Amino acid sequence: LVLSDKAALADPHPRRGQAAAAAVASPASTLYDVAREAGVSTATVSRLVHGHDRVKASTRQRVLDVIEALGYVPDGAAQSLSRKRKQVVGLVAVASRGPESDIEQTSLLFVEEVLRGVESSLGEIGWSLLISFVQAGDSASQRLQSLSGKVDGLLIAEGIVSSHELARLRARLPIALVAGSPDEPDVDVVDADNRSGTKALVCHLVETHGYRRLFYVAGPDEAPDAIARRSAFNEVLAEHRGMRAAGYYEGRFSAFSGKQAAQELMALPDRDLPDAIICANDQMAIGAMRELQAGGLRVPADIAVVGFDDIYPGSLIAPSLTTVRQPMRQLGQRACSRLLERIADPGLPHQVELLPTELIVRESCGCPSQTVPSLHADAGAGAGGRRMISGSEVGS
Amino acid sequence: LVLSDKAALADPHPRRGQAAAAAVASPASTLYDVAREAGVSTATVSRLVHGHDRVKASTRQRVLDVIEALGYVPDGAAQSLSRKRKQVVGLVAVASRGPESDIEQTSLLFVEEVLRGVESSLGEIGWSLLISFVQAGDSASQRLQSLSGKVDGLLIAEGIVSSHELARLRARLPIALVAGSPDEPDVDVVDADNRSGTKALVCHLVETHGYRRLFYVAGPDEAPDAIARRSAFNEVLAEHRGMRAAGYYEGRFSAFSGKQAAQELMALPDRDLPDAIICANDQMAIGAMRELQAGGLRVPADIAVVGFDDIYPGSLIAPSLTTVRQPMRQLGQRACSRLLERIADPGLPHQVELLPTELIVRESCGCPSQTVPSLHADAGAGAGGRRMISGSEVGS
DNA sequence: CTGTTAGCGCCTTCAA
DNA sequence: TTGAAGGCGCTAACAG
Repeated sequence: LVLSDKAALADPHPRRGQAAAAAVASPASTLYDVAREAGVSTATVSRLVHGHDRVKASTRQRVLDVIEALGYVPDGAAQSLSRKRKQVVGLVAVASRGPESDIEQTSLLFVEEVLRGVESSLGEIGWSLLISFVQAGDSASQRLQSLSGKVDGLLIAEGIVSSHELARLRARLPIALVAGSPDEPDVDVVDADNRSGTKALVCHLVETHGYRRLFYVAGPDEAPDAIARRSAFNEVLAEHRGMRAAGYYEGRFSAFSGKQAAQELMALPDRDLPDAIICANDQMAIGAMRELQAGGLRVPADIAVVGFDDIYPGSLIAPSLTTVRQPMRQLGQRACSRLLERIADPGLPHQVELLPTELIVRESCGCPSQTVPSLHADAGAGAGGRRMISGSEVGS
Repeated sequence: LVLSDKAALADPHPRRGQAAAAAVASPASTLYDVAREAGVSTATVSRLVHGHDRVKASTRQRVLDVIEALGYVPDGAAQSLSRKRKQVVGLVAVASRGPESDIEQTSLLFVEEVLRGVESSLGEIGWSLLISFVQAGDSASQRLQSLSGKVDGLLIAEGIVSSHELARLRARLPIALVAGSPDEPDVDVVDADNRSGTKALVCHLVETHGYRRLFYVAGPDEAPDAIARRSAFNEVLAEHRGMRAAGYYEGRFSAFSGKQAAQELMALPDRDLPDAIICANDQMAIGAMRELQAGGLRVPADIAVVGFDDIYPGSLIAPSLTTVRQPMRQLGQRACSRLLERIADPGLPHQVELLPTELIVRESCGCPSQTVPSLHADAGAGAGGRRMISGSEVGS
């Protein structure tokens, strides 16, 4: 196949004259270039590019050759404009919840996993993912607006966007919340069943181990899951006669917070320690555990510590961390498909969907250590630990 | 401000007639809508939206009000098409290097950090990040092509794209490699200085600890950094008279690989153990260390183990892991600004830029344990450990 | 089966 | 300071 010099050819399409004249460093070729070289109309090329069948075989091959030779790839912006669909969804996630967690790479795992889930769902249908990290503080209204102009729908993680801002966005495009507040009106929400998870965990401490004095290290108030977990904790307490919390500490989901909580605890007058510390996430549990150990306490002999999330380091430390796993990847996938459904049909009723969590019993709660933790390639609870699914539900 | 009913108005712009007629569920408003409501031309609105000064104050306010009332946000696709610039860059990263690492959430940290670096650089100038994960195996040619039509430039991480594919892409748009092969022609490459890092680490083992029998657990051959690290290891050996490797194992950067390496080692006839195991990344080091311990060996007393990357769990396990840190976030930032420079001026000469790494000395190499590891909010080496910067360089 | 032709929504000279 | 109008590259009727 011999291609004529683009710039030297008479341009049959007047609108292309300018571009052809400016042919330096071969600007990416367009549909017109292909059509011209192949001697067909742009419509034909367009059809071919999209695998349309009704094309004569001879024509087809010729056009395909030209496309290959020119290295033609359709321009996404033009496609979006023409189709009135960008085939892109945006994901808004937390950059960090405060200065201290800046250096705690682990906090990123939640978002990272959700991200993977979303991307894989999107990839299957040829859509793309635009991502934007927002500081827990700023309103970031600017960036969100501009983002909203580049996507067909928005996934928002961990309630990082204010209700007010959410309302504005909702008016422009479909939105789904991942681990966001289930109370937010007029948006879809997909979340882990924090309540069941927490209850399973706390019940284990109370019923299996007989712990009575429970100290709770909560997450920040802005985080919807922090709230859900805390209130579930209180529920369990209320359900067991005569039990009350040994105390609360409000952390920021960082290991540093956990450390502070532990310090505060150990500074109590007569070191009147609780039986167990329940942390709203693993990060804090790890921070607390290390601090307790540094202070000479034995975990779980002197005091038990448990977390939530089941992050990887939790299975590595000694004692290994008892926790609750949430299906992060799946959260991303479910939220994504919900969003896609809504993009396809904006009239759909809004839903809140809770995915089941799983109690991961390891050593830090006081249970005997398991058989040698495996690093096998099987899916599941990762390094050792008993697994128990807690309930899920789909509601209104 | 009172807005007239869009659908009921006579439409002054003939091309909009159709859309106005179909006015159900208020389709997002356009520049025309704003212009019409404000009684000005679209040019004026466009200028205003972009903060253009030369606009009469009275007009300005009126238009701004309409924009607010209509909730107008410019359509990204149309902007891109018109400006011939999408203000989006793509990031291509590994989904996983094989089935086993699927469940090892930690492997994600490298990409995750790079991602953050890139996104923050981009955010500052109002650009967006499109991300795509690719399986280590597939060519993913399809997805890459389509991606390339949606962005102004591409960042490719960890040499996940073949040289061949790279050549095709390079012809269409600017490309920068993050932790890619420094030998790749005609692309910018930003990488950690794996060579200096490895050498600093191995020299520490040899010179400080006097270890002579070193076993190396390498990463997969497709990974450029795995190659760089392994050859740096060999260099050090060559530089010390009479030293030779006690053996090699080629892993896949997963903890499971590390475990297998350790098993193989322990299965040797007379358990003729090396003095130290150098792993090409922390994941494998952790896997190996746990397996050795499970086999009754003491680390580092019986055998030292070191890694590379400085992932979070490495500072948590016992003994804490001696390793080399690479500035992942910075890698992302540097690669990003390089790419942006090239997008602005495609004529720029290509460069390879190596960022300095840092030796993090902890316990697993045999050094005495540090003072109580801190969880303080300071930047730097994280939980405990001495820090030493190894060289950097900018070449070709 | 293939070509023609309006737009998609915005930006950007060029005039006024 | 403002308006008019021609693209940007592609898609999708609608004809032929």
